[in-house]
Amino acid sequence: MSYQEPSTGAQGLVDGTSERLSLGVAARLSRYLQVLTQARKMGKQTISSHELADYTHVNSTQIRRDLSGFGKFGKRGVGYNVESLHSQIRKILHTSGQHNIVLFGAGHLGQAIAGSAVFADHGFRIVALFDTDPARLGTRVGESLTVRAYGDLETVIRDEDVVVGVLAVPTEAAQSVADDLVEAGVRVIFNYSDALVQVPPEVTVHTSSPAVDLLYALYFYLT
Amino acid sequence: MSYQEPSTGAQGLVDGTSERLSLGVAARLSRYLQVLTQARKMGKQTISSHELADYTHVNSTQIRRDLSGFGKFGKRGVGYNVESLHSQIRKILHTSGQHNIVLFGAGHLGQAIAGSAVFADHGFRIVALFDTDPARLGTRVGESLTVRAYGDLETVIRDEDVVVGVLAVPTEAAQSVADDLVEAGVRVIFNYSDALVQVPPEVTVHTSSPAVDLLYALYFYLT
DNA sequence: TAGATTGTTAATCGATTAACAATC
DNA sequence: TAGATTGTTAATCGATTAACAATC
Repeated sequence: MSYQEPSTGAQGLVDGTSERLSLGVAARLSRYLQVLTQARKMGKQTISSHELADYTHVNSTQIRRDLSGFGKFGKRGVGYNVESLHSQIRKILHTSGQHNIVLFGAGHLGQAIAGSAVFADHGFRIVALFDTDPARLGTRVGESLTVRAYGDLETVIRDEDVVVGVLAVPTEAAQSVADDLVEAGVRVIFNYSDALVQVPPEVTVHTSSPAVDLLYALYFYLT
Repeated sequence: MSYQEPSTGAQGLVDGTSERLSLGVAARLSRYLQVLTQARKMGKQTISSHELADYTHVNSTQIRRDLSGFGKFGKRGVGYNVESLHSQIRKILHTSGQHNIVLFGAGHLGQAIAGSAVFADHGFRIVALFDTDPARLGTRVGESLTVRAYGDLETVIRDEDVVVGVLAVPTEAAQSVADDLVEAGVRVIFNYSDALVQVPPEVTVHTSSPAVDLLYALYFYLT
């Protein structure tokens, strides 16, 4: 695979900065990382490519191949050290740092997200939670969040250097919140509603569709 | 994305009906379907492969190629009819019918799921919502659900012909609920917790990892 | 018509797998 | 040592893409 090699062609500007990962590799590394994060919490010391394969549904040879492209992280006959593989992958994905995100919607979904460790586990810090419902303003949610007024949006995004906005709002509200986020300078939007959100080309929208995954899983059960 | 087929044993007979889709095709069709479902709700009549590409992040040529494998659904110069493409894909995915699912956990996440249209949109009917907390028993959730006692589990699964169990429980509880589901005969588990759930080979677990998707999206933003 | 968009081909790229030496 | 598991190669299969003719 080409991403393993330092580029041999004429353009090769391999000046210390690594090349961009292919989409598939980046996606798979993210999934390995998720498993490693949990394994670490469970106090697991080492993990084999076969165990990783069981949890991620990625072929074990593929996993070893992906990892060996970046170094010799494993120990033959033993497996990979959970702790060190975890930090290696974080380095590869450039996500060793903290990233600030803002969350919209303090309903059930918003509160579930705010209370979850998933984002924190991966270096995302929720710096603010917004809601348009005045009745919810000032309400305490999760460990350290208080519902804020929508009007503070631009200030928070600028002051806290926010790059990601998470939408946990009703479908009807998603587009308008997205517009405001784009306006305020956010470049990645994570959409938990099922709205089809439209944004300018420089902005990325990820729509999380649990039912789609389920549909897909079910196809293989039904056939 | 990349996903290993559950082991199928001796089944693979292509008995004149359609062949099994490849993993990639099934995954992509599911995503087209999600967009079409929304487009239909918005009253859109036709949709082009480029519009589908914008929303799904799948290459437009790929989309046309995927679809043309099953028939000539589009009209040159116009695009695809939303309504008819929607029903074609449902047919291809064998998900035109209704499927019964059970939901575990009546906390914020469980209530968010119960109140969402995502599952209903794709033909999944939540037939029961369980929780171990006695204080929540009998509580009304969403339109038509009442929190039931964990003890009713086996009866419900047998009587309602449930094939999918959805876990919206705390991480610590996930494995034990999964064990009970497997015991009761469920073959597809959808895990919203971040636990690493272990199941026998004939059972499929899908772990939904929003933060993983985000990590992945962010990689392309940061590089 | 003119512009748009599908359907399809051919070339390229990435994923998967078997196999196995190295080595813990 | 014996068993396990990584790292790696090579071959194959399937997915992806650019390009463009067909045609609405």
